[in-house]
Amino acid sequence: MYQKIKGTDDLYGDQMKYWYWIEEKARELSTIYGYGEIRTPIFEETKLFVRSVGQDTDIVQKEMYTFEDKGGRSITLRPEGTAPVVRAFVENGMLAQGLPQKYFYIGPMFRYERPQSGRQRQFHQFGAEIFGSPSPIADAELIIFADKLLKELGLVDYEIHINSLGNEDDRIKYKEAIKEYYAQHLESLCDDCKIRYEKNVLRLLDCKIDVKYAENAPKITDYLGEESKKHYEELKRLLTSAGIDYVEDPRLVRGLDYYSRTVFEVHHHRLGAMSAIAGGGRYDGLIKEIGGKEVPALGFAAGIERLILSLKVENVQVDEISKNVVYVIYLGGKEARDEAVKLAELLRSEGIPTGLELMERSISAQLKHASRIGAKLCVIIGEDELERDVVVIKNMETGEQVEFEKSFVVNGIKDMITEMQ
RNA sequence: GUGGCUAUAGCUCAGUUGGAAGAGCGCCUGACUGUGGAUCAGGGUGCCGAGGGUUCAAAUCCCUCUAGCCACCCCA
Repeated sequence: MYQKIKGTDDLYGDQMKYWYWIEEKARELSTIYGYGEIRTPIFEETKLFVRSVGQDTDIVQKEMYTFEDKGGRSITLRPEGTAPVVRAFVENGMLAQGLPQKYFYIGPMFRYERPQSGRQRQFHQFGAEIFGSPSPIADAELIIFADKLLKELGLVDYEIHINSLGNEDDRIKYKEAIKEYYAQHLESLCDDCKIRYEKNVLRLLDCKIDVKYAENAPKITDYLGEESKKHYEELKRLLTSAGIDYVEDPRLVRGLDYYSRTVFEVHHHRLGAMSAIAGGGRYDGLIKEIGGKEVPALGFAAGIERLILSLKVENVQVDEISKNVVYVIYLGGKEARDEAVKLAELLRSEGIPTGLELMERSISAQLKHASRIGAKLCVIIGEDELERDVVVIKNMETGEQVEFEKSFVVNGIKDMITEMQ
């Protein structure tokens, strides 16, 4: 028996309504906020991610799906959406279209990790990027958009964390301060933290073991230069004025290297270990890093699987996908069958989701099936009806049956559907 | 990459000290040759995750692998 690849999922049946719910809301809201869709390939040259996400990040160090193609090129299945969008922006000379530019994407991402609740090797993200604006009003609009999306989906039990990482100079000074502070505790740190001390000092801050040291550690916000500080203060003012609830989290650092100034993460309160449902920030240096002009930019991504987990844990009722509102049943000979095919087509051309019996079962079995798939109405065509030029319509909720003349069937069914809603 | 738990029917699961593969639900058929849901009767639908070992005998014990769940690292 073949098995799907570890950490991947087959999506079908009752699951799909959640995907439709999120994808439709996300597309709709993106359009309202002025984002255009962008679709990039799901794989890229490996170097793109190494360069943008950062050589020393966990994503590059251990989570990339990298392989060599037949031409000997190193290919990587995209672990995140921003780098490809930035690549497209630069490669296609999109800057020429003027600024700002806003794009959204929806699609699969890949990270080679051990699966657990809320974490898979193939997962899906909705993301949004803004190119061109250095202003905190762009940061504010982006966070407002993320919050709006979550609210539109029906979620309430989440918290928006924000922080500022300053510019590059600010971070260098801050890293020194952190290093100095942790140097005095070095011996008593956990093993992981000893590694972090050498490789990625910012990560020391969100260690779950050495929390006591992190609490008294220097705060990045005390090391921000004038410009970064003003930017951060203005962002907070804009968010407050827009009525967005947020929490300042001076220990929020994020796992990708390209962030500068604003970073944010949205956490759901009831998801278990993997509680981040969205995250993002400003990446003013990235476009230049990838070979473009110096264009400030920012963006965020939300994990669709985690949004679905959140919807379920909050018991949000999402729209059902309507299919098989009507089921066409026939019995007897060829004439009834021909009539059934014609009628099903007629109803479908009127936009009514209609199922047709394909198994040639007994009427009893057909009705049972219709009931099982949630049909609201059944059309019954037999010899009797053919002779009298009528069809029988059975209301599956009440069990009532009515007869319609053939010429009136479509309108009759439409009326009944309207009444039932 | 590390650790814990787990893998028997489509689903949820039982299966004793190693001794003839089971239940509930679902599904199919019929009672009702033209009426679903309720009831009754019948039907087991299975490579007991895969491979190897121990044994007269393995779903059961041992080893390896694969996958799932949960957690760590880290993230969506």
